Amino acid sequence: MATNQAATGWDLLGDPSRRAIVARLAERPLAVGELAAELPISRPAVSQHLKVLKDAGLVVDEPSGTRRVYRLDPIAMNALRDQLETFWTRTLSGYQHLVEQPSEETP
Amino acid sequence: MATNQAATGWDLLGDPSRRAIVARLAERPLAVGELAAELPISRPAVSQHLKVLKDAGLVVDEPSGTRRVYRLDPIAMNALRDQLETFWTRTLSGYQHLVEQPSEETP
DNA sequence: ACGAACGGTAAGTTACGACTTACGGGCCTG
DNA sequence: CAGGCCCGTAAGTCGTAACTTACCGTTCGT
Repeated sequence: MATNQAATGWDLLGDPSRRAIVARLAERPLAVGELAAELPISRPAVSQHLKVLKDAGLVVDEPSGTRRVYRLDPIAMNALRDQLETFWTRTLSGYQHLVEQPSEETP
Repeated sequence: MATNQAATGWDLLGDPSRRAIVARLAERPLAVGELAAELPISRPAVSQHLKVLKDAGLVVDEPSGTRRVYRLDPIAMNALRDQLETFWTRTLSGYQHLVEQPSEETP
């Protein structure tokens, strides 16, 4: 189980710092220190966020000398997107029939 | 400003109880007590969540006798959906070019 | 008009996540 | 091999969101 989906996706992206990290990694792979340099939080904080994302399978890391380069996992990203999309499709399909009806009861 | 977007959408739907409320309201308009009956939280808790959703403009309330019926606002829902979608389009467009490239290092 | 149903709000508690500092362990370079 | 980056983890602090109980106003029924 590479993608341990203990967190509900909303929890993963609910944190602004985590969204910022994902956004940075979307542009290009980065090392922990590089990420921390671009963000208003300390390096250990970045490490902790990366751990969460890694446990969720959203990112993969690869040692490069003394550094550790993180990059997004496209498959996991799409999976997460689908997961959140499911909520919307379910919800919107639910209230679709309510939008149609103005205020008419047709028994 | 009906739709005060102080919360980032992620904050709004980040809470499971709030998502449950939205899901219920998507099926049909409900009163506070009815919502509380279907959820594992107390009625005041539901009221507080509804206040958050109302401040965000996601729901509208209408007094009906001694009760108060809440329903989703379609426009605000679509707006919120677009807001979250923006994150994805920006992110995915960002890492699109990374997916294409195999593993090319150009020092 | 009295009482009960219904719901909003205040006050207070609690759990948890995000962040910090401190420390220790690999991995290159001189 | 000694020293310096780079990073992960432990330990601890702190803020805050999500609850609860308690109370009060409003509305309908009899």
